[in-house]
Amino acid sequence: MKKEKEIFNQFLSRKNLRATPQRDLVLDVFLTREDHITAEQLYDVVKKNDPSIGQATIYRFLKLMLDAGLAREVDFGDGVMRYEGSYNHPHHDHLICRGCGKTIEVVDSVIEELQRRVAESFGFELTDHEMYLYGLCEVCRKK
Amino acid sequence: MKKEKEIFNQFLSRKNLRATPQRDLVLDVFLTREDHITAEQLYDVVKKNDPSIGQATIYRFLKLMLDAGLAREVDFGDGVMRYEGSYNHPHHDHLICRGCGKTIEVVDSVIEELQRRVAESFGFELTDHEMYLYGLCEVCRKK
DNA sequence: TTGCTTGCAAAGGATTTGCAACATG
DNA sequence: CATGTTGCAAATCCTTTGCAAGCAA
Repeated sequence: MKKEKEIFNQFLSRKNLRATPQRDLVLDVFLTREDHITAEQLYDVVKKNDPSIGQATIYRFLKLMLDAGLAREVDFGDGVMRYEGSYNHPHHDHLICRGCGKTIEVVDSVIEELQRRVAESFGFELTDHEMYLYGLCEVCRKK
Repeated sequence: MKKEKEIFNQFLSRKNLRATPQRDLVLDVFLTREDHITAEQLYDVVKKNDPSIGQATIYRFLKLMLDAGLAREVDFGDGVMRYEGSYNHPHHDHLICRGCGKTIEVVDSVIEELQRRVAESFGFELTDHEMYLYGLCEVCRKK
């Protein structure tokens, strides 16, 4: 069994929550995705396996995943929240093409260090950050 | 007259739009604010001067300001959009306290340069970016 | 059995839009 | 006067929540 499923089930029992076929199914679908996904996209895929599932179950599941530390929110500012798995998937930022929407995960340790320093220079202790780089990818630049 | 008002009026006539007392009033109020403001906050202040004004007018005004290049959107991820004047107010990022919500404008030219390089290393031409640094300010850290 | 879960539909909060009356250029 | 503009309320969009019925432990 996938490690994420173990962790999720441990999380459930630790919190006195229940393992249900719906949660199991949604988690399975969620884990097949490599990149971020919206609640609606997740719902659409899950529905193919279980047409009786409700959207609310998806939203509630995603909250649990955040709570369990197995997912992260990604906000591209288009009014829809996206979710990405965080198990074995360390922090990173996103590079997004304004032309086609393609996204690339990026990390730059120097930037991260400088962010901490900037925060400290104002007396802040940095807890986290969000950084979205928008641009035009190679393909879209030529259009 | 404030330079922003000139620019805004030029923008209106160039687009065949009309100068109205409502737009004038909302702009006046907007310009008194130094930092970012939500549509609702702007609405509340404007209402004190003209109780008959509608929320829609505020939202429509803000769109015009973006269009005119006189305002920018700031998204702290709490579900409400904020707006800040952009005339004589160059690009910057935000440092936000998770404790009290205080925000500080920051810029770091080295980070900016590295962002461009990261994008380029993936074949992207960087057009813009968003960076939000979250942390605990000096005061909140002691609580 | 107890209490968490589910699907449904209604409710929420922020923002947008249709419309008829009104004002600007 | 032709077109924009306004306030209002209704409509949207995404997400959350109340509830009665259904399950897991």
